[in-house]
Amino acid sequence: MKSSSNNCDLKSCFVCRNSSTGWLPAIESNKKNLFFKKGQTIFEEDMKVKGIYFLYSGKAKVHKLWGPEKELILKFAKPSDIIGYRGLGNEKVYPVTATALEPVVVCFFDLPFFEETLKVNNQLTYQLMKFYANELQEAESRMRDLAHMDVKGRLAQTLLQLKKRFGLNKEGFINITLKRQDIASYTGTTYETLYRTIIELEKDKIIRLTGGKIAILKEAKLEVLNTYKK
Amino acid sequence: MKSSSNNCDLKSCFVCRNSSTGWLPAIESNKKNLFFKKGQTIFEEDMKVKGIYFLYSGKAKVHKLWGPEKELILKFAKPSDIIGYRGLGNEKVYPVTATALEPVVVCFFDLPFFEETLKVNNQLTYQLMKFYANELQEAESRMRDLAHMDVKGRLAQTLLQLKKRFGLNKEGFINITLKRQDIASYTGTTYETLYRTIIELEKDKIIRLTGGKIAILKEAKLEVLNTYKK
DNA sequence: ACAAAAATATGATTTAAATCATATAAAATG
DNA sequence: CATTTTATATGATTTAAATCATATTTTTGT
Repeated sequence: MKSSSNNCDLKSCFVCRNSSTGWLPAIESNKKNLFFKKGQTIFEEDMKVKGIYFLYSGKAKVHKLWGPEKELILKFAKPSDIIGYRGLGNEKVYPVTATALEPVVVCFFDLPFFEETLKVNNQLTYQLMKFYANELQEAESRMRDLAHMDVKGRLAQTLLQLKKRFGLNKEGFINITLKRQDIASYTGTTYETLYRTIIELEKDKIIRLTGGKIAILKEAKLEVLNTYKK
Repeated sequence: MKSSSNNCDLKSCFVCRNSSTGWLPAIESNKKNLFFKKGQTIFEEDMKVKGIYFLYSGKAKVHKLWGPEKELILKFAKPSDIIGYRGLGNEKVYPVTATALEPVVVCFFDLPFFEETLKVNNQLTYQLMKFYANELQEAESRMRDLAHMDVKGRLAQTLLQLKKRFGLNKEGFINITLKRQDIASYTGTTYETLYRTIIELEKDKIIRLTGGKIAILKEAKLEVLNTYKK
C-alpha cells in the first residue's frame, strides 16, 4: 500500500461534489491517495475507524464475516463510491471489511477532517443523510429477499443489479469479473448451490457465461424470477 | 383515525430533541396528532410519502410484504421512535408498512415542513444522518444473519433485542406482547418453525412463556446461540 | 517453468426448515 | 351469548439448499 496525494480530481467523489468550492482547497490538502493491489484489505471489520474512503479507480467488495469461513458481501463498489461510511454511526469500529477486487486507488480522509467537513458543509450532510436513507431501503429489501426469496430469484436479482451498477462492455458482458464464490457470497448462498443455479440459467439460455464474464440474454426472464410467484 | 393537535410534549421525539428552541413554535403549529387502533395501518408500502411520523404512545411494527401472505418485520417501534423515515430517500413511496400493535398516538409532520425543518436545523440533519448510519449497520448485520445463522440463533437474537428495546415489567417479562406469527416474521421464519423452536427454548428452561409474555431465564445461553459456532 | 494453491466442476448424502394437514383454544363481533 | 374468525398447537411429508467428497482446470508465487 503506497501513498501519494495528487491523484483525485476533486470533482468526482461524493465529498467533492457536495462541498462548497471554498472548501475544496481544504480537501485538496487533507486527502490522501492510497494504493492497494488485488486481494488486499482496505480496512477490516472490528478495526478502529480511521476515516472514510472513496474509490478512485478499481473495484472492491464490502463484506461482513460470519465465523472463519463464511461471509456476506454487501456491496460491490466502483470508482467514486463511498466506502467506510458504514463506520460513521455510534460504534467506533468498522462493521465491515473492504477488499480490493483489482488494483485500487482510494481517496482517504481521516475522521476528524471529515467531521469538520460535514460541519461546514450542510449540503453534504444533507446529501449524505439521503444517501444513507437509500442504502437503508436497499438493505431492508435485500433482508426481505434473503428471508423469503429462493436462490434462483436472488441470483436473478444479483445479475440485474450488477448490470445496472457496472454496465456492459462492447461485447455486451457485464463489466465486472467475479469469482463464483463472490457471486455466491453476495447472493447469500454457498458456492455449490450458486454453481448449479447459474449453470441452470445458462442452460435455459437466460444468460451466457464466457471467461468469467456474464451476459444477460433474457432480462425479462430474470425480472420474473426476481418477483414473488405462485 | 382521529386527529388532534395538543398531545405531544415537544420534548421527547427525535425532531424536538434536535431542533433549536427557536424552531419549537413552528413544530408546535405544524405537528398533527393522529390516533390509530390496534391492527390499523399507519401508512402503507408503495403509497405516496405524505410525511414523517413519531410514535407518541403505543407500539407498532414496521414491515415489508412478500407476496400476499408473507412479510418480514423490520422493526418493532415504541414511543419516541421515528417511523416513516425510510421514505426519505429518493423514492417518493414508502418502502414499508407500519401497523399499530396496540392503540397508538403518533405525531405527524408533512414532508414540506419536515424538509424545511431539516434545512434550518443542521444539527437535526446531522443527527438524523448518524441515526441512519446506525440503522444501516443494524440492517446489514441482520442481513448477514438471515443468510448464515440458523433459526434458533436468530430467535435468540430476536429475544435479546426485544428485551433491550422494550425492557422488563415488574415480573421480569419482556414488555411487549407479540403474536407468535409476528415473532416468526421478525425472525425470518414460518409460524410452525418458530413455534417448535420457541418451545424448545422453553423446554430447555432458557426462557419462560406465560400468557403471551416472555421471560429470559438464561441470557448467557441466548448469547451463545446467537454467536457463530462449530 | 513448475509446484503449490486457488477456483471450478459435479455427483451423492444429509439436514434444516418449509409446507401440508388438522385439531383445539381463544378472541373478536354482530 | 353464539358464531365466525383468528391464533395456537402438533404430527407427517416434502423440498430446497447445505454439506461432503473428489476430480479437473486455472492461477499465482518463486
